[in-house]
Amino acid sequence: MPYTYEYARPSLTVDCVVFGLGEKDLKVLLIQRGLEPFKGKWALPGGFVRVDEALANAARRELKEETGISNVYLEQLYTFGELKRDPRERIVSVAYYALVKLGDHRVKAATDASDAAWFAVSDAPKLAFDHQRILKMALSRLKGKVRYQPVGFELLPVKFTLTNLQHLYETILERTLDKRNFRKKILGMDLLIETAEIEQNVAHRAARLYRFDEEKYKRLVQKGFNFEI
Amino acid sequence: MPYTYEYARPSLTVDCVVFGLGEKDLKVLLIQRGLEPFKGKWALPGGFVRVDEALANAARRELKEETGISNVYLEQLYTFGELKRDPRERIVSVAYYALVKLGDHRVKAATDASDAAWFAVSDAPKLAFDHQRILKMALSRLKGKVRYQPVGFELLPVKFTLTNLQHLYETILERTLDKRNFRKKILGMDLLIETAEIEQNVAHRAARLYRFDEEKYKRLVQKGFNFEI
DNA sequence: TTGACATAGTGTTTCATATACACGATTAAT
DNA sequence: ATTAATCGTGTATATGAAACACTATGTCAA
Repeated sequence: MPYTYEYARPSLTVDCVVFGLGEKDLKVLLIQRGLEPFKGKWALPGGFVRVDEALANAARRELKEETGISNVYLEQLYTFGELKRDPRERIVSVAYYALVKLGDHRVKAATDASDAAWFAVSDAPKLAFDHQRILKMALSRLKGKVRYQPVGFELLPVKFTLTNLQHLYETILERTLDKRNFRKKILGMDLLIETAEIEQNVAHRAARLYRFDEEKYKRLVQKGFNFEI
Repeated sequence: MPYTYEYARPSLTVDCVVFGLGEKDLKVLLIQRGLEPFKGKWALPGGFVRVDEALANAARRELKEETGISNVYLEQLYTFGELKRDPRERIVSVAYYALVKLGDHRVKAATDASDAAWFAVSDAPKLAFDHQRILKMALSRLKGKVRYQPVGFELLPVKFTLTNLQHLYETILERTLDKRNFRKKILGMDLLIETAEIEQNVAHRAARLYRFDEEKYKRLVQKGFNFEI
C-alpha cells in the first residue's frame, strides 16, 4: 500500500453507456456484477482510472476488458460526483457513451464476456448505483445529439438503406417520420454516397445501399455547414 | 499524511469559467496565480475537491473563496483528464461554467479578491495550464446553449430592456440581429413580463423594463415547449 | 421653447423551409 | 400468374424566417 497523500482523495472511475441499434429497439449493453455491492445486479461497464491513463483511454480499456468491444465512437457524457453514489467510499465517475454497430460486435459481446448482455433500453432492469440516472442522461443526450450531428451513422453498418436510416431516427427520437420528406432532406444534404449495391436476401424489392461521406462532411463543417434532421 | 491507498489516485479539482456581460463584450473572470507553477500567470478560479464534498459544491466554494462570488448559475462543462495537464502531478479537473449578473458582483470581485479581474473574452491573456482550452470550450458551449435554453437571462439584471436582451444575444452569438424580428420572436414566446417601470438616467427616450417569467417557462417546458432564438 | 439628438417602438412583404399526402415499380415466393 | 412486401418518387399548402424604414418619445443645450 505505497500511495500516501496529505489529503483524502476520491476514487476516480469511468462508466460507459454503450448503445446499439436493434431491429425494433435501441439497445444498451450491461454487465452483471460478480461482486458486492450490488452483486448479481446489472450495471454499466466501467472501472477505475489508472493514474497514468487518460480518461477516454480508461473508458476504452474497461469497455474492451468487460465486453470485448473496441473501436467505437466514444464521447464524454457527464461526471457524477455526488457523495453517496457508492455505498463503500467516495467515488467520482466520468461517464462516457459509446455508439456501436451491432453487426460488428454482436457475437463478441455474447461470447467473450459471459456476463455482458444487450437489453432494449425501454426494457432494461433496474441498475446498480446511480447507473439508472446515467443511462437516462445518456439517452437524452443521444436524442438531442442525433438531430444536429451525424452520429447516427455510428449505429449502422457502413452500408445501409435509407429505410435503415429512417428507422434509426424513428427509434431514437421515438416518433414516426414521413418517408418522402425524410429522403428529400437527407439526400438534399448531399452527404450520402449511393453505392452500386443493393440489399441481399430480402423477400421483396431490394433497396439501394448508401454510405455516409464523412470526409465531405468534415469539409462542409469547416465552411459552416450544420447537419440537421 | 494519513491517507494511504492501494493504487495511486489522480488529484481531483474543479475549475470555473465565470462569464459576465460587459457593455460591449462578454467578460470572463480570471485570477492571477500567486504560486508556482505558472506563478503570476492568469488562470481560471478553481481548486481541489474535498473528499466529502460534491463536485458542484466544490466549484461554488472555490468560486466564493477566490473571487467572492456566490449564488450564480452554474453548470458542469466537461472533465479534463489528459496526463500532462499539470506539470507537477496527474490532475483531473471537472470544469464548470457560471453566468453572473455583473451589476450584482462587480464591486465584490474587485475588492474581496485582490488578484481577480474581469477580462473581455476576446482580449484575455494567455492562461495557465490547459485553461485556454477550457475557456474555449466554455465559450462554444455558451454559444450553443444560449440559443435553445433561456440561460442568457442569468447574465442580465432581473429587470432589463429588450435592447439589453438583444445586445446580449448579439454579443454572445457574435452577429447582429434584426430589431423587429427579435422582438417579434421573444415577445411571441410570451415569457417576458412587462413591468410598470422604465429605464432611468438615460439621455433619450427610456425603454420599458421586462422580467423573465421563469415559473411560466418551467410550466411550458413540462408541456414540451422549446425555447429557441 | 425650440430644435437637435438618441434610442424606443412598431407591420408587412417576400422568401425559404416544413408538412401533408398516394401510388406505380420491383422483386421474391408460391 | 398472382400475391405480398417494400422501394422510390413529386406537388401543393402552411408555417416560419428574413428583409426592410419610419414615427414617437424623452433629454439636453442653445
